[in-house]
Amino acid sequence: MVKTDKVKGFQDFVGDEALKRAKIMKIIQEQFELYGFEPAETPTMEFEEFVKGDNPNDEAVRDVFKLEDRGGRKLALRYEFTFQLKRIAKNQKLPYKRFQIGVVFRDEPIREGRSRQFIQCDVDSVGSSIKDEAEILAVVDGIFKKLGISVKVYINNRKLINEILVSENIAERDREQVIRELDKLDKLSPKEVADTLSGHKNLPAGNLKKIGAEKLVKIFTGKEKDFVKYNFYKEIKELKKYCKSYGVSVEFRPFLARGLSYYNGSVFEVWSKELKVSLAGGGSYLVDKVQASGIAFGFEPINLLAKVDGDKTKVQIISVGQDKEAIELAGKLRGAGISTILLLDKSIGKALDYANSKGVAKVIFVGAEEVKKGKFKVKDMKTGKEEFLGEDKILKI
RNA sequence: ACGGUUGUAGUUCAAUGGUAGAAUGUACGGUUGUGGUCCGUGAGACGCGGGUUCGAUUCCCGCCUUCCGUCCCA
Repeated sequence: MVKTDKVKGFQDFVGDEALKRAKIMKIIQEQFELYGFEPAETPTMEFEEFVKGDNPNDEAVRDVFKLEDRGGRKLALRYEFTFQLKRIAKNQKLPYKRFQIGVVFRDEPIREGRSRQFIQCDVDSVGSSIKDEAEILAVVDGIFKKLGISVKVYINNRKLINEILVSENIAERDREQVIRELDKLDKLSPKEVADTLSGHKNLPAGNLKKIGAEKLVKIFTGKEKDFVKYNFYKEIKELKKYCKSYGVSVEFRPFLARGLSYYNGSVFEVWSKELKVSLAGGGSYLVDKVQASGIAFGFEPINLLAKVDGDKTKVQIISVGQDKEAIELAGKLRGAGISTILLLDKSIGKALDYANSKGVAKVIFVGAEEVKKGKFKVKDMKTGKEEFLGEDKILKI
């Protein structure tokens, strides 16, 4: 027997589950298009070097899924979409607003809501300003609203963080690690973070004494009004102002950093109020020296939280020995945009059973009686009611 | 990646050192113009490889897979 096992961390989706997923993807895609973002498709496989990017020392690079082809080329599966923007954003009229929904791969440990192949949704604007960032937050906030997921949108700014670190005399080579630790304030207590920071093994300059660490943590967990004195708070102010115009409520979270080192301005994170996890994250960064901003969200946690049902087929036609007429009627319904299942070979009992299992709302009988009358018997599968309807009425089902 | 854990029909579960039962789903029939009820019949499984044994689905080892932790996370 041929082995049909799944590879670790890969899954099949069928039936109702697949319908729900397709529906969610449709909602997301339509929302992106409403805001004028255009779709893009890129290869799932790239050269390993390209996938790893400019920061090959980044710890996360070890999660890249590696492959080799017959020509001995070192390849890897994409683990996100942003790095491919470098290629596709060339020669595009700015701002280049694109979205992408597709599978990405990470060779990492799996756990609930996390596999090695998963769908990610990315929306980016290349050639952007803070005003565009507000629009990106609006498009994403709208998606969560449409999916019935209640979220909290947090914002911060990397320039502001940096300004504070400079004013606190944190050596440049220590800043990245310090930022990474501060980012953990969403899960750890201020004391835990301060303890980790003082005497951290990854701080080359090592000048962060206990007092300094505690002071730093205190600053970053402070009230918003205490940040007004910093120059780059103005960017927070502007982003908030435009978010308000777009009708998006955001909250300033000074220690929010997002792990990625390439962010150079605003950073954002969307939190699930229900699960207390990050659902989406993004910020502003450079694509070949052009300012860009974007946000990405994983499909799987959203699928867990979304309160939507997949679209069922609306109508099922049963041919009772009148295949030609049944096919014609199905053609008309489909032409009118009504999704239709056509069953030519099943007995009526089996066909109704089939309609039940597929959740079809209405069943239309096409038999000798109907053909003679020029009207078709339409059965409502919920109520069991039947009535004869002409074609014009049927097309308005 | 590490530590533990799991693996029997599509799915959920049994039993057993002498090659396996059910429920549900599925196919067909009772019911070639009426379903979500019932009845009957059929198909359908011991993750893979090695070892111990007269004989292994059962015991042992390795791999794979499952789930839970830890590390890491763009």
